[in-house]
Amino acid sequence: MISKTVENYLKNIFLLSENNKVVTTNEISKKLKIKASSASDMLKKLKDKGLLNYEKYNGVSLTVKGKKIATTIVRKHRLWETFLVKKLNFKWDEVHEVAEQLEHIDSEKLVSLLDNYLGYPEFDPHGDPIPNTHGTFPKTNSIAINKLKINEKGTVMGVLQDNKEFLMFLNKIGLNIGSFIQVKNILKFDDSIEIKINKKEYLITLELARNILVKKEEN
Amino acid sequence: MISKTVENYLKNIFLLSENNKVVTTNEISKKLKIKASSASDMLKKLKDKGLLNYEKYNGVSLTVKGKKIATTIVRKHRLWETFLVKKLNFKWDEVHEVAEQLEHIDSEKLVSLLDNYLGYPEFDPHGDPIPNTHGTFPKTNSIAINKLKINEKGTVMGVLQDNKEFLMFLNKIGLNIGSFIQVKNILKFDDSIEIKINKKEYLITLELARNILVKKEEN
DNA sequence: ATATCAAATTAAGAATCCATAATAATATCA
DNA sequence: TGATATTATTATGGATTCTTAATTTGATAT
Repeated sequence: MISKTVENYLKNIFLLSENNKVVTTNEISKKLKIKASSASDMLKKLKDKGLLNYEKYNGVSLTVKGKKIATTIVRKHRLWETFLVKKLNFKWDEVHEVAEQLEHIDSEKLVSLLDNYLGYPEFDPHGDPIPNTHGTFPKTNSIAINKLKINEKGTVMGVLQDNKEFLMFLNKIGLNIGSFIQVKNILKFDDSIEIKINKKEYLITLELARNILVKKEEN
Repeated sequence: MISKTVENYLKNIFLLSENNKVVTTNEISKKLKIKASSASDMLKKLKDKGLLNYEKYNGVSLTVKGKKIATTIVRKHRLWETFLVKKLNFKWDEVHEVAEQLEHIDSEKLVSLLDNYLGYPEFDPHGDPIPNTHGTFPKTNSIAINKLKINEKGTVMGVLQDNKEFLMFLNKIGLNIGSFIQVKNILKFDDSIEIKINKKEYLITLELARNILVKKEEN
């Protein structure tokens, strides 16, 4: 039986490794809010279990086996978030902590009945894609706001972060899934970006922009 | 923060202490499927935390504080079982293991929204009463089958056990919530009981009978 | 009352996962 | 390139919760 702790390591390594890039011990320890030494310790064990590729000082990447487990945790997390928002009327920026717990419930039957109950959703309330039983993610053509050029427009499709502060800020400036936005300016000074939402303009940091996905308007 | 393990000790001590009777170390270790020595160890710690009354060799009972925690776990367990059966279409004898996990999810908001979503049910799919937010159980006038005299009749209101084998046996003999039963005979030889369900007669053990609740037919 | 048996407790230690502190490897930059 | 900063690793140990084995307590029956 695989522990909740191991599941969390795998899930977070998966989330940190966009484009299959190698993930460092430090990144992991920050994400999991533990010391790097603890992470180092665990990485060795996970390697021994065949869950990740790891050579000392060179960071890690998931094996097929590790990625499979990580994907099911992500799937469960996002299905539960969808349930919490769609069925129980949680707000989208309130669900993360609870889903962090629910994602570790171990029952294939539960997950598949839940998926069915929700109508096999492809995206969670944050716009993040939900992998299916086989671990396959739905296709998207979204890009992060910081990839847009000045004057380009798009529709907000999702976010890459579950962080509460982040989500509350988006709420505050009226930026939701489906919002229509336009990049008005990009400040070289600090890489921040001016965007227009509902006729109002806001300045957001690169860090924020990197975490908001839009479907670019073709024209 | 209170651990899942502690929650399980408290819940099971609560379930073992009908009529506030004292619970023994052995009973606890059997219920939790651990060695008596482990239980003994833990009981000392729970006493120190003010969760139960415990004098060596004299068994335990929950303090008010311990009972409060136990009740919220029972509440969560039964609400989740109700959800699984009513919303996700689990069978009533399939929900126990999953509910054992779900009961430890820590979020008051989740529990109260779930309760609301289910329409504030008073009984779970096994007929067990669900305590409200304040820990109060709904009133019932049910009694166990072994308390009935020969020829007395009743309607099955619930069971006192979540054990899978037990529930599957009940299913097999067609005994469900709402079934109408009559005690035909009580064998002094081994305390077993002959009951009639749907025109058929079955012999059940005292142990079984003790765990099936009926509302006695007044006549 | 004492022998005997069952129940409960204690002591020692294993597994898991975290931390602190010391050390080693790698990266950076003048 | 060599000094220094950053990042990663190892060694050691603590908390939690379990086990086994030895011991103590309590209950029962003659």
